[in-house]
Amino acid sequence: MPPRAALMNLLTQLRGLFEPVLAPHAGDPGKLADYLGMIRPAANPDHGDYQANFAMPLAKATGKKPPELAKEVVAALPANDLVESATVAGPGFINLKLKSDFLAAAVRGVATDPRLGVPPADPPKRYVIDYSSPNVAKPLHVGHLRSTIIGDALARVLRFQGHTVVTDNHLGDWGTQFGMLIYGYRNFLDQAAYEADPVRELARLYVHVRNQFKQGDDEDEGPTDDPVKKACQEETAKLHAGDPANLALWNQFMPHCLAEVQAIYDRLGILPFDFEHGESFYNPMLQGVVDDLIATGTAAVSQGAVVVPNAAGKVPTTPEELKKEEPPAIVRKRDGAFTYTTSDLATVRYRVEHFRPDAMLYVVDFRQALHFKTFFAQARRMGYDRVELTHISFGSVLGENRRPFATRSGGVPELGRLIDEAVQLGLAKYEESYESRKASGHDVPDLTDAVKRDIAEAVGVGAIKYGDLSQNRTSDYVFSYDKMLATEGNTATYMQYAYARCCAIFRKENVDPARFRSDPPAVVLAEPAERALALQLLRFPEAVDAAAADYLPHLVTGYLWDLAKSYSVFFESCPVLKAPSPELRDSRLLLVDLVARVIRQALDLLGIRVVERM
RNA sequence: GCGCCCGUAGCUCAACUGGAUAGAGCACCCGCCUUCUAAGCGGGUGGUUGCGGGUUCGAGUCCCGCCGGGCGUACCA
Repeated sequence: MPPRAALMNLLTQLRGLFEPVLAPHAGDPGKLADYLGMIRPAANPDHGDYQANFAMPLAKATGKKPPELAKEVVAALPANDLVESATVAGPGFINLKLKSDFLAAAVRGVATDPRLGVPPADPPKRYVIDYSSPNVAKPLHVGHLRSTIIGDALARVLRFQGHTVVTDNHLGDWGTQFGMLIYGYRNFLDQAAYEADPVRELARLYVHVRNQFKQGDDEDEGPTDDPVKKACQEETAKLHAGDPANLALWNQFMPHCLAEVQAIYDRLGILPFDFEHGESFYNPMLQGVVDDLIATGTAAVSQGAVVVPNAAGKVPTTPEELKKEEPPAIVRKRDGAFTYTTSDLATVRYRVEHFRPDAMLYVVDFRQALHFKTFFAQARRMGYDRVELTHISFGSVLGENRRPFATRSGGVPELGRLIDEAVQLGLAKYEESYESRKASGHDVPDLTDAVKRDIAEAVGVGAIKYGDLSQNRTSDYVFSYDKMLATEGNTATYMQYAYARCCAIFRKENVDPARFRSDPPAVVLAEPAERALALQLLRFPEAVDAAAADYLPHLVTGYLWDLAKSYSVFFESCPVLKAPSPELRDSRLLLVDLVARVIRQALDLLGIRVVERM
């Protein structure tokens, strides 16, 4: 058994060390937690490994001088085997350097831990995550990318922490798009093509019908003078009214539509959803939701529609109010149809009853912020006020021209094509790199075409996902193959390459890594690069915690970048197989194995594959 | 009109939510392959954090006002 301490993250341990010393100064426990929170990784490595910034505010609260208080606290720290030095600097910063022996022992402990030092969540919570949510009647496009991969990454991170996560894909399976498919099927079907490849033919029909719409018109509901669009809306209305023929077609189409979406999910490495309860699933419940809202007096009739109040609890009616106030949310339109607010309210009720979650996360782009604000407020009014409701908002994917990403012809790029392109470029990169490395006499593995294609797939798909996940999700980002497929910098390729270099060491002399996990040798941290790498390895739990706490996957990529850089430095300066002594060789092999495991695990949290050779 | 978000190096982005001298990558310049993959490593140039006030020991971060941009503003989702 590794020492218990090794399974806690470094920050937690440091805070634990300061807690008893700080408690008498801090006053109430809430403040204490704030002050402990001011212990953090050093911003500048010259200042040590960690730094504590609580002395300034604490001194202010107690009327002391910050440096003196800092010195007092340092002097009162209990004896421990963790901190090498704690020095007071500047206006009262405490710079902390950890003992190398401690780091070495901790790394050795982590080596035996399948969780790589990440403590199980305590207590574990139940999450429902709603993401991807495509219209299944048409091909996935770039607009679905972020929700899908951010949601998938969050599900992976929270599950890895030990939480229970229910993933639910709120499919758009009941909208106008199905009227379009039905209309297309009735009027433009190529029967032979449909029998041969129904998915492809349905996709063709969708595009074909879409192209019949007048220029500039969209698929939205609402009055139209476009005859084709009108016909599609009528087919949709018949479907919703329960028309047997249309319903039969819908049932016939659905498996094919789902298969098409699933093919993309498979390629992107998206975990299977626990549920795919789409609009059609909630449709029967909508009337009941509205009835209840009316019965309880929460809903009001306004301008012929049934509405619920805005987040401020008001239903603006006069022109002045309408100008200033946020609008109410419509739960039943004048024409009797329900809206996505109705559906979302039904969904909350269903999920609370069936899953009993502590939190529900909606991974949806930022433009729907107002909808979620209004809808969450209403859900709380309905008594769902003990469940965390969070809109995991994200920015737009832009083209190189900083406008919403589009194809040259102006259309919305299909996801499948984007992946194809990235994979093809990934393959070209590989060939290029292979040639240049070979020309310089490097020991590049010769690979079969099948293996190369596999590498290209991992690199290409990884590039798209990492390129996205490495951005702060709240900001827009520019979709650029050049940037995401770069071999330098904070990219998937760099991480995958670092992983492959780890594998190469073990492969070279056919070393079995099992021993480093079950019966780890002593770890020696003599070189600066070894120490820095060990510290980085031990920070993995911090990164996972931080990413989960604010639902920010880019904190995992930031960590990976630091780790992989540390490894590259180590790789350059510390021979492993030809280490100066057998002890050092063993120690370094352990480090390399652990680096490989952490990189693989961290990439897995992002849903990105590794390959053994590149 | 009102509301939300954004503005950081030539470009693309960080900055652990108020901490020390604002960091990376690309691009540009210089250097490193008879030792495990050079898709690598080291060094250098580059900043009035849109502008102006304020809050305080300390502001890219918080507050106010401008300028510029994106998005949203009841019957699409």
